Amino acid sequence: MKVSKARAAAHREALLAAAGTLYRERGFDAVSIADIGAASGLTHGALYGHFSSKEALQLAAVDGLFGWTAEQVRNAPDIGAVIDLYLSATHVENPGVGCPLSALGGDTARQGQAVRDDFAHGLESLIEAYATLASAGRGSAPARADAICSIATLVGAVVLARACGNKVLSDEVLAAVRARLRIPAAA
Amino acid sequence: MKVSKARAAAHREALLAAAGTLYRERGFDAVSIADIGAASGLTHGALYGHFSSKEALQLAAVDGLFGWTAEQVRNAPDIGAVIDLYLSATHVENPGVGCPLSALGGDTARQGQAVRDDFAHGLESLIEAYATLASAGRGSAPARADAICSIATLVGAVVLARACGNKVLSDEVLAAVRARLRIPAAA
DNA sequence: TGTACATCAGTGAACGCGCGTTCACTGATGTAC
DNA sequence: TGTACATCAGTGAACGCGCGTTCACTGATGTAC
Repeated sequence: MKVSKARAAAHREALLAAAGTLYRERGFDAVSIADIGAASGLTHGALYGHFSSKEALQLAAVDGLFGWTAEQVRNAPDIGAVIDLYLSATHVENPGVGCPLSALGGDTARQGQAVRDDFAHGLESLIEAYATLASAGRGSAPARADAICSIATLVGAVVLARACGNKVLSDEVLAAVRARLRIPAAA
Repeated sequence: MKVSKARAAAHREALLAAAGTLYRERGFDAVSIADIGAASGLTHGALYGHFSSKEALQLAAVDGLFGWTAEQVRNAPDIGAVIDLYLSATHVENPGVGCPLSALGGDTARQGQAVRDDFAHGLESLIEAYATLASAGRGSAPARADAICSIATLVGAVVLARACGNKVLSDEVLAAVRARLRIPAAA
């Protein structure tokens, strides 16, 4: 049956949000049209009223997703808070609402150019936001290279910690990286 | 038709090798039984003579795969060679024959305990091999924590570089991490 | 060493299933009067 | 403001397809004599 325009618009947003969460939780390949519809309280058919195909929905869901992490960094009080949150158990255990770079980095390498372009734009924004926040306390020339290395370390640590079947080793990885990044100038 | 025992054993090894390469190239979900059979010069039915199910084949293919990178590190002349090879364009562009931690780290987080256990064992071996090689030149107490941070940075860098739709940014990430890791004591 | 035959690695058709997509239908919405 | 009806967001059955798995069959292998 027909629904109000406001409800229809809300359904569209719900589909995009559900897709973003399910992709981060399960990866791009393991999420079906029916899964996304069900998570939004709709049937699979409804989806084709909003998007022309599964690929179109994926592109729309991904658009901006990779830039979301940069926004979180821009709104953070200081770089230490970013590091602690990123390496927290909450983040490691809840990929669906966490950083899409670590949740979908591996999957994105196998996607088409449009998805990978969005990833690149998101990464660029994140580097800038991270460098700005990290050099807030002190003047720093190689802030960009520092930010890139720190982000690579954070993403790698979370990928390893999530993949690790051994909780002790997983926690050791997070702790070692946390100690390193919170004292950047230590020899 | 029946084939000799030697050929049958070679077929089994071919299936495992093809699975390992295809998984690293496409991820676990995007590889079918027929793909693995075809890559080994067999039909899909042949596979069930060697393995009881797709999952059994995957477990056998993964077994030891995550430990392979540690062997490569143990056989390397020095840690600089490891870093350069890991961050090379050849490695970034050929995940099928490269490090499974960066190629399958994201996918492994969504797998069962058996696959994640193998990942953890492989990571543990890699940390030990890396720490041993890295501290060869100089005596070093926090070698293990250093190794963990370096590995996380390497894995993160390759995941980001592969996902990145922008080659300039991708190369910048690799160069920044290379410069950092090759001068570990720089302030 | 040759021959006869049981073994079994591999083939390919067939199965049930879930996928992405289509479309006739439903009925609440929202507009024209 | 009330009523009549055209619109269209969402439903769910149906489709063709590729998946993992099974199994009757094939024919080279390798053993018993």
